[in-house]
Amino acid sequence: MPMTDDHIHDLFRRHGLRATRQRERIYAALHASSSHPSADELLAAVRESDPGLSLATVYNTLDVLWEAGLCRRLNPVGGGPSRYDADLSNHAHVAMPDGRFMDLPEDLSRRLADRLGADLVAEVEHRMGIRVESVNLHLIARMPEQP
Amino acid sequence: MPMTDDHIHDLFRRHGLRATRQRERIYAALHASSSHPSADELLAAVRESDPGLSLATVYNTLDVLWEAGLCRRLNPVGGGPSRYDADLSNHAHVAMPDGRFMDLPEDLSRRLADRLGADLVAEVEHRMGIRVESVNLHLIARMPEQP
DNA sequence: TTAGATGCAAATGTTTTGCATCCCC
DNA sequence: GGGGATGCAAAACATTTGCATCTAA
Repeated sequence: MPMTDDHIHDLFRRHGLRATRQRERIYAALHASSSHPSADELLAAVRESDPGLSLATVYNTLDVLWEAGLCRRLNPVGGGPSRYDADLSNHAHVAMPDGRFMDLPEDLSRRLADRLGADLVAEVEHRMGIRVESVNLHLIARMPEQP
Repeated sequence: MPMTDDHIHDLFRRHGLRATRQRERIYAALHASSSHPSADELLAAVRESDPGLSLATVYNTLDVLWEAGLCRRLNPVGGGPSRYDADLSNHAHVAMPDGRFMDLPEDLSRRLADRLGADLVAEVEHRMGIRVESVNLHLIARMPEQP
């Protein structure tokens, strides 16, 4: 489902965020991408239509989106920048050796989630006295052998 | 099971690593800790008996240990330094709001691993054409609400 | 009108690197 | 003895922050 500017504007307002041009374009670029872009990849993408955008604004915006629950933040495995994902569906990620991420296909993610189950998470919360915000499942892909 | 200096020395040699005093003490400190220390926490611990140790050596050593498969690297969730774990048993981690990690109790980790199963991982490998080096399961604990 | 967002530059924090010296094998 | 490891300082990155200016509400 393509997201119009109006959809994004409404989405922000529903979440109590100010809808600025920069934020809308950053979110649109993130939502249109399936490659889990980093902050500076988003900067490059948005600058094509909005050359004045600054990297600090990208970082600030991604933080705001993340805190509002509008995107996920993927923690880098072997160093490098964080990566972001506007796809909030319950899916697992594969961390590639070069630092990028791939989505696990939908049916596999669903089977993983089904097997894990809410009951075990609830038991973790009860026994450890915490609330679990999210369950991050990362499959780390192996570095190919050097020839 | 406490690890003697000789055990550590042998362990390194079996993995093709040069066994220096610094490396042995860094590994001993990591192995003795259950708090998933960061590089500079390890530096402080080892410096008590070895004041000359440098932070660069701690980082280099942790990287060597990680590449040799002798420790795990825990990717920080909300910024901050990476954390390390010499416990290689198959257990999940809980990422706390302050950036530290806790081990999931052994029985819960085992139940999680049992439910996930090797069959699904094998199917992922087959369908995506990758090798899965490890499966990282992080439960993200929620930030407590601000008053 | 005004609280909050932006852009720039500088600061911060983490990790890596260059190089002279040291020390395990 | 020699090649890899160490320690120090400086560099490289990723990210945050201070502040003057702008802008959405």
